[in-house]
Amino acid sequence: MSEFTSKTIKIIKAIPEGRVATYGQIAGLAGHPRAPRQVAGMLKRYSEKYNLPWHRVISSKGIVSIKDPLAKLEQAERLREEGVEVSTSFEVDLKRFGWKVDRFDA
DNA sequence: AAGGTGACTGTCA
DNA sequence: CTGACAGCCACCT
Repeated sequence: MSEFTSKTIKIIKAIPEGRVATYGQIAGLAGHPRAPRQVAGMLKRYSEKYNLPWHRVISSKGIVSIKDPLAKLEQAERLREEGVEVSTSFEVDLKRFGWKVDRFDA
């Protein structure tokens, strides 16, 4: 597994409860600011294997942008359970619930 | 091994 | 505000 992959996994696991991070943000912290799509792809493939809090990752627009409608619902529900406000249109206020981190300390 | 793909993103109209 | 476009790049087939 590439360093990018392992780093990304660590970072995702480091997302605090009640907070959300964006794909681009994670990619950036992992050292590949231009690979948010890989982050997304990874969640899909490794979220279960590595027990990742995939539900805490959303798009930079602050909306849940997962393809699978069912998982989308689940994600919104999980977030609400952590205290994150998710609107009926799956919007999250990044100003308030965004994960603030300047750089990731591995 | 070569090519396709996506849970993205910033920019422009 | 919405929508279209084009980079982007690791992973899968």
